[in-house]
Amino acid sequence: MSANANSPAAPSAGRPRSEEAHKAILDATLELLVEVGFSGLTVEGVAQRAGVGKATIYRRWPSKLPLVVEAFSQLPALEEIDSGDLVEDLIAMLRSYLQIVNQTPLATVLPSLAGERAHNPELSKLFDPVMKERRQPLIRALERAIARGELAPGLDVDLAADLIVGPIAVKVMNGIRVSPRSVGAIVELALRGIRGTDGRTDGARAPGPT
Amino acid sequence: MSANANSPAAPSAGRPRSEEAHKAILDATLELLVEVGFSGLTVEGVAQRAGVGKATIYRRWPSKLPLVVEAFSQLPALEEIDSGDLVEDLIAMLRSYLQIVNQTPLATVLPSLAGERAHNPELSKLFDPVMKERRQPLIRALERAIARGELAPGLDVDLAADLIVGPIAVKVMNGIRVSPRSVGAIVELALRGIRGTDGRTDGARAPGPT
Amino acid sequence: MSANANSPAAPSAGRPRSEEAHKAILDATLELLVEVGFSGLTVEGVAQRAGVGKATIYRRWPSKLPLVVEAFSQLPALEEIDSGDLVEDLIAMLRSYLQIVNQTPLATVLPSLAGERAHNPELSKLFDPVMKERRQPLIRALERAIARGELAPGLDVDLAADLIVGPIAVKVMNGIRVSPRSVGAIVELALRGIRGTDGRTDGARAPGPT
Amino acid sequence: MSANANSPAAPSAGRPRSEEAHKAILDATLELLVEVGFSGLTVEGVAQRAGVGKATIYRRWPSKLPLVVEAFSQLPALEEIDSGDLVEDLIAMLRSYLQIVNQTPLATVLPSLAGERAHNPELSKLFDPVMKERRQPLIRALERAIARGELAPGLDVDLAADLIVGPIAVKVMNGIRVSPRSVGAIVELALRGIRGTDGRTDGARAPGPT
DNA sequence: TCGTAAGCGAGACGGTACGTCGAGTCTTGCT
DNA sequence: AGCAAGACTCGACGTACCGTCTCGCTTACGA
Repeated sequence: MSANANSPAAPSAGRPRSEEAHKAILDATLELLVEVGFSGLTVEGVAQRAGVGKATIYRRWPSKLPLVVEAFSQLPALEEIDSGDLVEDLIAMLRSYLQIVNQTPLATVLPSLAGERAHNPELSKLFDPVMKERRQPLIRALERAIARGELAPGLDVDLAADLIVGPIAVKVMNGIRVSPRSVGAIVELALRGIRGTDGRTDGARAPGPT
Repeated sequence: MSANANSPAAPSAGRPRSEEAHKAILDATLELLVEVGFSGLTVEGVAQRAGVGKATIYRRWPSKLPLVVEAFSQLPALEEIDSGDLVEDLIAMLRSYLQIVNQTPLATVLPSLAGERAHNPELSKLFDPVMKERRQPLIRALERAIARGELAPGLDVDLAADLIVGPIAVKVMNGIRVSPRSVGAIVELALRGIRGTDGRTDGARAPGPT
Repeated sequence: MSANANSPAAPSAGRPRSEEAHKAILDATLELLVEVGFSGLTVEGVAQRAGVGKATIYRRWPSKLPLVVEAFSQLPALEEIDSGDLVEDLIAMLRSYLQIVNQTPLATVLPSLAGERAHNPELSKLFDPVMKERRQPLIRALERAIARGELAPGLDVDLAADLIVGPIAVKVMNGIRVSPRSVGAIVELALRGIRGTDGRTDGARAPGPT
Repeated sequence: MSANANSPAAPSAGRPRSEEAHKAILDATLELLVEVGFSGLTVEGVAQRAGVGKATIYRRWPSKLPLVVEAFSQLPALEEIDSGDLVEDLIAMLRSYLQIVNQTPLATVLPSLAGERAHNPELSKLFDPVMKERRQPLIRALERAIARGELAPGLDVDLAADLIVGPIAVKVMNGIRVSPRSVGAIVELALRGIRGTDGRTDGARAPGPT
């Protein structure tokens, strides 16, 4: 087939799928996630709220999980910020992110999906890339810092990201509201650990593999 | 005193509840959590597996959530270890804990329950104390270190605990298996952040509380 | 065995069964039959109403059917009346009986039990003798009339009884209230049929048996 | 008129209800009535036998009673017979009817429904018209006889019908098989009562209303 | 007089059916 | 074709009773 991947363009017969319906469904999904939570969410409810037939939903998503994943992936992620200074970047990114977390179903949906992952390989396949993508701004900020010499070249950026994000994630998961103002202390602590002693980057002794 | 404060309750009429059934239910619940996950768990399935009537379950737990919480809280938590050295304590505790995590439904159940918390205040009431209790060994290890002078007296132990546990939790939630051998690096990094700049215990310059 | 079949009297050890409980159970059964009907009657409900444990009921009756049969058989039946005149006997008996029917759950219970009979041989064994006994006053009144020469000697009394009782039974079953005043007409018609053509007792031309 | 009065209703959106399922449900209901009786009949069993979901049953009938009524009302009733002679009509009708009674769950179901009537007004509303309709052939035969002069014009046809049907009904209810050959005697007796003395129609002195 | 066997109210036990709800599929007529 | 609507089969929900089984107790008999 000559068809380009970007424009499958299936000129297709019949009536084209309604973009309107698509959006209405995703919106309704997010609304309901906020209102009734993940386990209380029903496809029937989504269809009703979106003013759409159930079949229209199943035509697009094979089950409610991918639907929720797609709705979820519409939520704002970490905002890419590049001020030239790592600490500033991190603090700004996490502050704006926390505001989002505190206002959207993110904190609710994420653990549910994570819990489902283990027993649902298909979900895992959809969900993992989304999660990976979401932390990229953080990863890139760390990589810029390495490039600038602020951090040691051999640094395990993934571990570093976890060290920064971990405390916040744990608190959020446990239902402890995290004030945006407290990110300063967290970032400071995490960076101190990452940087190694007294600010000298000491990649050689950086933590080993996963 | 003839009436003991601990069991003032009615010695109660009627047949007493069966301890045997109670245990069978919790065991079946854990087994099924491993096999089908939280959302795939049905009360009907638990009853069948436990060889018990559904009513016997509902007589004890109002819904599947508190049931899962109780089953969950039976899982081993952090083992209390006191070697006299903080690093050794932490590494030993986390290593043994990770082995448990990798062998039980812990990693599956926890996020599901956490996700439900937000929309279910009753669950929250049951679940939060359980979670709090579970990290106590970690908290106590930190407090012992403070008492020994290994850590600064003004340290925010909760934040410190999150810094240690966070990276592991994040990885587990994302389905990344964490090898027990990698805890050394994590603890090292976290402690470096907690201790202050150069590994010297220097509470005076330790970060302030949240 | 010396033991008499009628009073095996099991001298019995242990506490004797409570007559009080027995009566309370039967009373509660009748009350509930009136209130919720046969199919709505539950043993649990009877136990509660009677202030009795379920086991106390099952110790006496193997299931709710025999219980209902016994409660039912406590209801007043046809009153034995012997005025010396057949018509008078029948009218008086049926009138008093209809008053009972209109005031007790008889009209409700009887069809339910009858319906159960077909698929429940045990019930049948208990119920049939009760039903047979209940029509005896009617049968005896007819037999007295034969003895007096009022009716033909060869008369099929069972059929005759059905002819008299039938119309009333059918109306009651269909929920049509039968006024005691209308029994005169029914008896008159039935007897006219039974007696033969012209009201003269003429057994010779009476219809043969089934 | 474009909109027919009989089906003015919405041609309705959505998938229409399946006639196939409807029939399968009614058939299964009758089968099970024969096998396990009315009180042994469960909606679950009907659904299974009919190869249908329970919801499909509850979508059509609010409970098992109306379902049974509808199934019941499908059973053959009295066959309309008009030979020009009352006795012949009655005998033929009752004979054919008895054959049906002896071969279908009629004798079982009817008393159960009748017993339920008293405590269930909704059932009563459904059931009474059905019962009324079922005796119409008998009523009409009597009315034809009146028109022909065979019976007195003032005759209470309802009472007459009860007089004919009553004895049979009572026997059937009591589990006594009624042979089709015995209807001759019953009809003869009943008619003799109805006709009044020696065959002369004597409407003037016919029994009064209920 | 005292033990012991049975009865007692209470209520938990393993089950089965209830009537409801949602999942995911299928079938209408309309666009 | 896609669409909204809504019926379809299936299976879990949480409840109510079934008939059985402990409990701790009361009651009356017979040793």
